[in-house]
Amino acid sequence: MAITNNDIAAIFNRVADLLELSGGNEFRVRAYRGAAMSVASFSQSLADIIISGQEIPKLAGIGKDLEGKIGEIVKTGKLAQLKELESQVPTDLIELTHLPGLGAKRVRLIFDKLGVKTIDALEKAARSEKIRAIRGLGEKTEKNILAEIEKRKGLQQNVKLIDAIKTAAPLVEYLKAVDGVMQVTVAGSYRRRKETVRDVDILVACSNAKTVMDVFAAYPQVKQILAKGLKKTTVVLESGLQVDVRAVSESSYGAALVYFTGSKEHNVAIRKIGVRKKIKLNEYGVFRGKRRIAGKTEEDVYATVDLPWIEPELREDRGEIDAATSGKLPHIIELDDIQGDLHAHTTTTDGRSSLEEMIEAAISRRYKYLAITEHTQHVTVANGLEPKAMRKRLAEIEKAGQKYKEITVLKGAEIDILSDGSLDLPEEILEELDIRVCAVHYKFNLTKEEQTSRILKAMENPWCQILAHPTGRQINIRSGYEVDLPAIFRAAAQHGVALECNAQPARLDLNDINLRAAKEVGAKFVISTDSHHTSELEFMQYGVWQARRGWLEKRDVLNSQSLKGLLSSLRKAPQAALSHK
DNA sequence: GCCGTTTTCGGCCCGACTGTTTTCAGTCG
Repeated sequence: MAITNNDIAAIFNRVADLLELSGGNEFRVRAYRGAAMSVASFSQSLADIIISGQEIPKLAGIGKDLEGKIGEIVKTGKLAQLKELESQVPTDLIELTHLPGLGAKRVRLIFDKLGVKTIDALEKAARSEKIRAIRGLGEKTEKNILAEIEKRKGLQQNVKLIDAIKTAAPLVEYLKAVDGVMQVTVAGSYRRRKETVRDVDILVACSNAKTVMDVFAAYPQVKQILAKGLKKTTVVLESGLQVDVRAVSESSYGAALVYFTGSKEHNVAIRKIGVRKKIKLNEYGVFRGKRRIAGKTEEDVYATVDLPWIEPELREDRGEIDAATSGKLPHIIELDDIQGDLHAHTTTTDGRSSLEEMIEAAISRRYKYLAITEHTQHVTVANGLEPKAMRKRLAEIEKAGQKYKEITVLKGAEIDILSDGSLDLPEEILEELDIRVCAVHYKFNLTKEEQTSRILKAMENPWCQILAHPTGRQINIRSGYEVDLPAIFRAAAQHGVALECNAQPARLDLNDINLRAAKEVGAKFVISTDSHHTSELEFMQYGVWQARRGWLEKRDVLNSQSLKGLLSSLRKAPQAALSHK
C-alpha cells in the first residue's frame, strides 16, 4: 500500500503532539506541524517521487532532517522516532488535548498529578473534584472540563458552507441594524469559501464595540456564551454553530479583515515577511515602530509587505504568497464566466422540476446552453431510463429545445459506469447524445485497485467525455470510494476527459486540493450543478468557489466557453460513429 | 527543526480572553 502525503502528515502531526506532551521545545513542535501542513497540501505524491528516484522538491518548512524522515516513512512505512516517543508518552493523552480548553501543558499536569489518561478517567476526576485541587487549575476549569465532555457526547461536525451561509445571513442583518455599526463582513473560512466551516467569524466596524458585544450576546438564537469581552465575543447558537464576533474601528477594518479572514497559516506567512521588513502586522494595522503605516483596506495592508491583494479563496499558504511575489497569481474563475450547465435532471428520472421549467430557469440565468442528463437504467433508485426510454426522452429534449431561441438545450445523459468499467448505454444511443457525462453510482466498496481500473477503463472508452463527481464523496456523510486519483487525473489529461467539479453543496467533488492536482497534470474541467430542481441551478456559485480554491482559471473550465468553444474542446466522439451520422 | 537583503546562531506571528493568582500562564484562532 503506497504511502500518501496525508499519511506522512499524520505521522508528523503525531510526533508534534507527543513532543508537545513530553514538554519538548515548542518551536520544534511547530516545525513538525508546519512540515505536516506543507506535505499535506503538496499536490504531487511524495512517495511516487521518491520511489521513481527523483529529488524531493524544496518544500517550505522541510529541511535536511525532515526530508530524511519523509524518505524513511516512504521506504519503511514507519518512523523510528515516533515509535520511540510512543514508548515514552502515553498516546491516549493526545485525545485529551483535543478537548477545548485543555492543551498539552494542562493534560500533562493532570496526568502527572492524577495519572489521568482517558476522557472517562478525566470525567471521574472532575466529578470527584480532584482537578480543582491541582495548583494552577481551579473550580471553573474543572466545571469547564465537565461541560466540554458533555458537549462531546452530542458532537457537532463541521457544518457545510451552505448551512453556515443560511445561519449567518439573518445574524449579519441583525448586527448591521445596531447603532454605530458601519460595516459587517463574515470573514474566516466562510469568506475563503471552504467547503465546511467549524465556526463563523464576523467582523464589525463600529464606533461602539461594547454595545455591539452586548447586542450580539442578546441575539435570540444564542444558546450559550463561551466568552465575552470588550472587543470579542464567542457564542454557540441554537443550531450548534459557533459564532465569533470581533469589533474594530473603521480605520482598522482592512487589517482586521486580513487577520480575521486567515487562514492562520497565510497570516503567519505574511507576518513573517513583515518581521523581515521590520514592520509589525496585527488586526489593528501595520506598524513601523509605533507609527501606523496602513490598516484601512486590505490592499493597503498587503502593499506594506510588497504583495498585491490576494483573493480570499487562495489564502491557505499553499503557494499563493510566492505566486503573488513573482506576479504569478492565477486569475481564478468567476461566476460570471460560466456560460452554461452540463449536468441536470428532470421529473422523468429523479428530478423535481419539469424539462421546460429547467430550461426556463437556465434562460433566466442567461445561460447559452443547458445539458439535460437523465440517469441510465442501472441507477434504478433514480428511475434510470432503459435505452428505449432514453431514446424517447432524447426526442422530447430535442423538441422542447427547439421552442427556445435564447438557449441551446443539449441532449445528454449521466451514464452509469458499471462495475466492469463498461458504460450503461448501447453505442447507438451514445451516438445520439450531444454530451456524455459518466459516473459511478454503486459498488463503492471495491478495492482501490479494482475501483481504479474500473474507472480508468471507462475513461479509455472513447465515448466518455466528462467524469462526474469523481470520488463519490458526500460531505459529512461518506468519504467516497478508494481510488488512485493521480492515475485518474493523468488519464483525464491523456484522453481529454473533462473532470467535473460537482457544485452540489454536499458533494463539491472534486475538492480544492484535487482540482489543483489535476490541473497541474494538464486536466480540463467542467463545473456542473447536478441540479434536481430549478432552484439548484444556483449551486453553480458553490462549484465556482471550490474551483477558485483549486486555483482554476477560466481557461481550465470548458463551460466558461461559448457553445461552439465547448463542443470543440470536449473530447471528440469516435470518427467511425460520426461518419455514418 | 527550520532558516537567513543585518544572521550558520539565535531567533521563531500576534493579540484576546479566561482563570488563576496578585502579575501571568495557558489556550485559542
